[in-house]
Amino acid sequence: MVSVPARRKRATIHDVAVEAGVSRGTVSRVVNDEPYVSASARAAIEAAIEKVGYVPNNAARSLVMQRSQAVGFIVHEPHSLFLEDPNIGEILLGANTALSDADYQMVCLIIDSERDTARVARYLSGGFVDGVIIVSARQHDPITRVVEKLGLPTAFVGHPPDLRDLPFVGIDNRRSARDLTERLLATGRQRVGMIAAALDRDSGADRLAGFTDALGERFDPALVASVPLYAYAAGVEGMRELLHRSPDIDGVFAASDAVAAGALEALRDAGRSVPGDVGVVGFDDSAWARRTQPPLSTVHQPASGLGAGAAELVLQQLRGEATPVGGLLLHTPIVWRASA
Amino acid sequence: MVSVPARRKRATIHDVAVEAGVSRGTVSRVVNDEPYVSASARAAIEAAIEKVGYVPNNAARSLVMQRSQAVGFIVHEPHSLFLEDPNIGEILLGANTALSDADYQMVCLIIDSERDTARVARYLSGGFVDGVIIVSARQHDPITRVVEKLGLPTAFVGHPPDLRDLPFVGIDNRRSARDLTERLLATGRQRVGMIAAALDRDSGADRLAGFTDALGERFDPALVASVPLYAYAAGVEGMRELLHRSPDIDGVFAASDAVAAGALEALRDAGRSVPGDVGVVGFDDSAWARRTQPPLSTVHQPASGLGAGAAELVLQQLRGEATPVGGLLLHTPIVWRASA
DNA sequence: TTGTATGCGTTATCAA
DNA sequence: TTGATAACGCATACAA
Repeated sequence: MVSVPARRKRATIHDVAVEAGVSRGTVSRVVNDEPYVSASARAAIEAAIEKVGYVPNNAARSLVMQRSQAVGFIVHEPHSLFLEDPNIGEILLGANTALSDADYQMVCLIIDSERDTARVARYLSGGFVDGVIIVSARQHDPITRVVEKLGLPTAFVGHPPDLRDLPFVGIDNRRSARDLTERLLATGRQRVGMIAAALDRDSGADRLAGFTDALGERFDPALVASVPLYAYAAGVEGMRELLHRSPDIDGVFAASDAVAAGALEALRDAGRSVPGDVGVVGFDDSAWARRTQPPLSTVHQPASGLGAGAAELVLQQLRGEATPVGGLLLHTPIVWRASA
Repeated sequence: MVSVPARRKRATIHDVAVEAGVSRGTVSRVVNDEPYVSASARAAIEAAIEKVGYVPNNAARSLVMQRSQAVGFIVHEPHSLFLEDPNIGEILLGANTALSDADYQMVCLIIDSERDTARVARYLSGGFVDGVIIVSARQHDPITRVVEKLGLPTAFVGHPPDLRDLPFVGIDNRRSARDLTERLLATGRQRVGMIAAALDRDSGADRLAGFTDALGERFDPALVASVPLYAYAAGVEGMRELLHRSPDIDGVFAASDAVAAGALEALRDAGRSVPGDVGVVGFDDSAWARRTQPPLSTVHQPASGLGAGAAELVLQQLRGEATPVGGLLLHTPIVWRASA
């Protein structure tokens, strides 16, 4: 038993016009809620629209209007993002809400291969979107180059590493890390280390810089373990290494909550109590932070604010307004819980 | 210091044609890799394309071709999905890979409000996509009705509750739940309960049905706690209730891994050991399953296979092939770990 | 092998 | 208030 889908051909403005006995122009005015159309004409046209089942053709509309009323949201490295980054969902939702309020359709495009890169580049170039939001851009990114050459209104979430003068919204990782570390030091810890992660990324490097800022003279490179990813497993490993190198460690700044959760496991395995023997702090205030035992002290990422801010930056350009060069830095409050 | 983006107007085929000294038709042939174009003309045109910076206009192309080479991926209830459902990311990636291989652009659309619903419906109606994948459809969903009326090639991930004869790909929740429960019973547990979740959804109701199937005569309604969501916090609460009602409980089927993780916490708080005092099993084989202590016995969801399967169903229709009525049920192996 | 002409479904500019 | 008519940028059948 099989079924072949019925693809009836779609009614056009022309069909509505003949059905209602008016011209195409008048139908168009009704469809777009424009003034200067008589009540009788409007009624007839609305009935005709209903009768023939007319729905406007966006392709035709955007061809003549030269805009699509859509904004792209590009997600790179989906593996690490979707499966690790606890914030991507909220960033998406924040951006969607802001765009939706301005009556723009957000279309999310995933780049997961070379082929995707090329296809998405074509998609963006082809006029299917009026602007674009890019998360986690990499250096020398082809997509970044495309939107730049096209002059497409763009906003980045996080610094685009090689393009400082494009609009972006982010947080001050360095400053946040410094403040958090200082807070940890203020609890009286003597040997404070860090599990640094993703040092090839801006955020990772900045968090380490903030940590060293806070420690100043007391900074000891032996107390820094570096792991490749913001991941739970990486946190386990990093903490083990730290414990091995400096058994007297009594404080740890983990580069993310996921990393901190892993560190907690390693500490538990090693028989250390938290926060008794060791104080632990994370970063992100993601779902992890409230689920660990004890819950994590951390710094809050305004994830949905990042999405909304990026959307706003794009909308500004779409409205033809000037946008501040450089970036928008959002506030990141410290959330102090029981892990330190 | 502000910057106003430079929006240079885009070159068209016409511009390329005059630059290369040929006709528009020939340029079009080159752009689309068609035969019957001389090497000299091709060379001149390619040079001209480069020089004027031509990129094809998708809106115009899809207007004349009557297709966009794009497939929509609709995400409903993003709050519970993105923030709770550990599978959505993999489903997305699986679908994207399959569509990408067929040279289709996947565009992911989020529905987070009434307004979104209307806008997405317009977007789909307007010819911006040739087909659509829908996850977690709800009863009497406006979007479902729209694609149905449009005759747009569609596939659902999970049953569309009220439309059994539309193509979908899913898993057999009932059978999987039954098999898992039987496996749990086989370990010798005497008082086996369930934390049922999301009973208003197909998956939730089916998992409960499978549980009762397995218990048969031994089913005791007092051993079933119902919670609204597939969430960690719900698991904590559900387990507490179960312990309160039946302190002699020695086995629990939690409706999802997140729920099971919550249950584990409640059991720990109550001083019960797992799997010593109580055997616990989950559902999904999500990231939770490997992170809990002890790791969860559970049933594996072929998440990326679900996405790929749905994409394939849409592609079949796009190719004009007949599609099997009803659904595609994927295999769900049991993964036995240490929690039971 | 190449050029020309027509149409895809809209919006927008005029006259009427 | 309405109706013609010209774009919008491209693909394509047909003519050359």
